[in-house]
Amino acid sequence: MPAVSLDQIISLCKRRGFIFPGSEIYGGLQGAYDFGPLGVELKNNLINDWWRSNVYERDDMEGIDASILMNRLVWKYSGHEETFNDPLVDCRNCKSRWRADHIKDKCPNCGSTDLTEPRPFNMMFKTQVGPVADSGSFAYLRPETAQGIFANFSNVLATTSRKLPFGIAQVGKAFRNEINPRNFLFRVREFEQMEIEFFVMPGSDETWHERWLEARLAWWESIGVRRERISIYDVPADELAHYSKRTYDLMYDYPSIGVQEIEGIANRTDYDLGSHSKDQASLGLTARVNLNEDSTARLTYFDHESKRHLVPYVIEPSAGVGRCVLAVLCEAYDEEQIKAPSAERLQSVADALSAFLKSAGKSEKIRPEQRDALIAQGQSLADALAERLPEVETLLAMPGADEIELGKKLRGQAQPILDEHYRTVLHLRPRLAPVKVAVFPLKRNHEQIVATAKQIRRQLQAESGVRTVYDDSGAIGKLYRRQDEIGTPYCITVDFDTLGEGKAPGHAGTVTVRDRDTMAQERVPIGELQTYLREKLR
RNA sequence: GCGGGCGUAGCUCAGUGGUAGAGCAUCUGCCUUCCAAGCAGAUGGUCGCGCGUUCGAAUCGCGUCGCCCGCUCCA
Repeated sequence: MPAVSLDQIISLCKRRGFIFPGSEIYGGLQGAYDFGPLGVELKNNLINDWWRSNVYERDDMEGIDASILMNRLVWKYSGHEETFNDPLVDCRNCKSRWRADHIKDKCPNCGSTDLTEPRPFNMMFKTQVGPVADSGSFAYLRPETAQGIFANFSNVLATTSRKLPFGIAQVGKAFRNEINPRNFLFRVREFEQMEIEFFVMPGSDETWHERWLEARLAWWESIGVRRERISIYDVPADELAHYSKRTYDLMYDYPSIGVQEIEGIANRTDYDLGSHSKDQASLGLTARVNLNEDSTARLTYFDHESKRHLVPYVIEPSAGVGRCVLAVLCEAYDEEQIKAPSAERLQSVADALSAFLKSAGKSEKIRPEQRDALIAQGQSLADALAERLPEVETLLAMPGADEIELGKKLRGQAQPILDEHYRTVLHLRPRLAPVKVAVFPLKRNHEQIVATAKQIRRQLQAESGVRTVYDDSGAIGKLYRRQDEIGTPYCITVDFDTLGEGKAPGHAGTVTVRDRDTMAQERVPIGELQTYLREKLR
């Protein structure tokens, strides 16, 4: 059973060290999250995969890493100073808040004209540069990494002798002062972008836009995000960003929060390179740019065929790393039944469930439509509790469910049975898994078994470079499940047979390798482990 | 930002004015143990934070921070 609520993912992330709320010891900071020991591995693996697939496996791409702080004029001419700046007004009567440019003198909600003066709200974070804090000494934290690429267009062109079409890729942090960060990694104030600016001949932009759409869809599929969970949103003209002629948003169907953007693929035309150029009138620009009196450069490309300088068009595939991590986790998440719970124990959950539903039916704290949805869901669950036990959590995650006091009791009844009869497993692609291999001793107080297991672990990590961990803090079944939960593809167990002390003398010098997805085991000679795993982990 | 709900041990929760609890997890021993429940012991919380009411506050009031839901906002 795949993830049905974001809470399941959030809980796993916190519990196992993928992602923590930022600054938690001081009560947290809204819209900031920290990646833990496993999270950083997963995130780095994703970024590396993106880089490999977009930079190394193509012939038309270079990479850069630009600074986060840039001259303020970058943001003046990119249009962000103007467009990332929304004047807001509050209605004193009904307490609603609106964008001043979206309403006329009257609150659309209650019709009141008792509005506050418009107050500017800038999405860009400001910081002071240098020791003197006067009005001219500030810079913005970049709201997108893209401008670092545009600003370096001529540098890259001059140092690499690239011909159109070619692209520049970059991964880095960006910052937006979101009014209301929400939904875990989905909307945060500090995030990482994986961006490509792909420069093409004007006129070929539409073809390249389509090609990139296909290329990006293929990448998402290659990291385990099923095609049928992604939809393409052709952004209507009135919703386009100020720099875009056309944009395809790739939308992923997240649990709890529904269909949301995971990547934007925009046709930015000649807007950015043109905006940052001097002598704009002579460049034959098609985009409407602001007059630039500060730039010292023409960001143009000399086309040898037509013998003229031109401003390339730009296709920009831009994905958020956090949203990507989240989507990959949601896709990989699974709860599987290992063995059937006894009728007696199921009955205790069934009783708690029916008490919960009775209480929900009488509750006046929740809205009728929420109550009806809860009861409908609960009843269908009650009819097939044996097969659908994990959905108790789903039920309790529904809007309004936490208003019902008996919910905690229901969870308390279901939890121990779930722990024992189900496993949580992340079916991550092996190359994305934070840990590739775990090594266990079958018995943790047998000196020789422990020593052999530790030796195997050391050797594998040192010689093959794959992330390998050792664990002996529990019975073997518990160790397997612990690794399942973080998506470790292979577990190696050293047992008595390995030492030649078991019932199968022929197995001396071999260990069992257990597959995460099938739970099947295979005996492999210790000396062949490295080759065996290299093959499997590819 | 508004409205509603929530915040007690790493996790799930009990505790409604009188000395902070349980189960699981973790750690240390013991056990020939391949798919989470063996045995014994131990660690761990100024009850989100602050102020107030009270002889006394996890419990009551106010404020604040964070999270969740719905609006709003936002790519």
